[in-house]
Amino acid sequence: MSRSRKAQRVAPIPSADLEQLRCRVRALAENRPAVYRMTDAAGRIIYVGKAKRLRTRLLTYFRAEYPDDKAARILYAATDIAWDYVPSEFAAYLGELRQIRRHRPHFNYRGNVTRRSVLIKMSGGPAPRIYAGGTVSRDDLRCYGPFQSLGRTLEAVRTLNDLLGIRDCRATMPIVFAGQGDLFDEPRQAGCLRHEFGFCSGPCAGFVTEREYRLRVDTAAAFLEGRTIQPMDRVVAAMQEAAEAGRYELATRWREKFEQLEWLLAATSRARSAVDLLTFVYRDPGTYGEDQAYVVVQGVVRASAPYPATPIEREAFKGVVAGEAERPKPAAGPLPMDAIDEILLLMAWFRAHPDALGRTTPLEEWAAA
DNA sequence: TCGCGGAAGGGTCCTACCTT
DNA sequence: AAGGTAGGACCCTTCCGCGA
Repeated sequence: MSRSRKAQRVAPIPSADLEQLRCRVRALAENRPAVYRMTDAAGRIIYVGKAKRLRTRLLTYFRAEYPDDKAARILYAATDIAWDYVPSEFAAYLGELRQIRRHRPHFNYRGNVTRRSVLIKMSGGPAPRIYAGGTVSRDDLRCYGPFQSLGRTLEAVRTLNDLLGIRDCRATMPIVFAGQGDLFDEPRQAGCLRHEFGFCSGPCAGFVTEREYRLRVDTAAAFLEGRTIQPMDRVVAAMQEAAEAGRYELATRWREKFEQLEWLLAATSRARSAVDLLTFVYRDPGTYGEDQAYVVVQGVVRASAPYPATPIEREAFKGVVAGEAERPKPAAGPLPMDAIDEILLLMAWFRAHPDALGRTTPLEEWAAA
């Protein structure tokens, strides 16, 4: 793909003396992995980025054209660039993620786009929705996954919602539960046809009590957490009933629903195992020889230190690992909301670098050494 | 030999548009 | 309405020619 070079437009005056900034980068930035930050005149961090080769990366900012290139737009808003060298590309990924999470910089609105995954999310609010998607929003209370196939996940979630009568309308749909006193005596009409077909319990039109709807959502959560297979039992019963009545076409449709739920049950179980498997000590080779040790527990980096070289360092690090190994494991449930980004990052890293798995050691092995 | 600048490549996401 | 797809945008990384 070729990127068109558009005609130079009149640019506003940048916040900083770009030539001076460029000279400083030239003079100081080395071609090593790093996490860099751009700050504005008020000292706010407006962008956090990572680079495998910092010098090369930063110099590209000064060649970008304003306003077409985002790099130039960031640079024009910035008054300073600061950076921390890190031992490796992995450390740069992790450092970038954590700094973005901490500072929420304006120009990082798209976050880090290197990860692709599908999650099943449960929204908050009086009538939660369950839906699939790639990003976590502010309104989401729980998350499950990650899953590989968006299409399959969407299909399975729809079946689960249909079976349990969970709404799949827009988030802003006004909710009126049964038993909530209102001024209207006339029967209400549900906002969509799913209620007519028996696929939605109708929390938009007072057809279900808040408690009853909550029970349905709790059942869905229990299914996604592997604590119940109740929705599948209902499908099996319906399938048998249809078959006994000689309605084979209907039985086939129930069979498809069964297979979707079966897949979802297996996929959530696989996803939980995949997160659990990301529990080890990872020895990350430094670009210039200084290896780093990361204590990873269920996809989250809990501690890191230069890879211990002396017996004293080993003993100290062993203590850290033992401390993590002894921590009680959280019960199987949704993904920890504050760590989803990091779990996805680690999954993507070890998927893209299978050789890195060869440099991992179980926590117990370290603790027992 | 090294650093620089320019350009292309790679992988991913978003959006508009088209088809079913 | 849902699903598929093409094109564009984004964020780097890599390659290549050139000059000091």
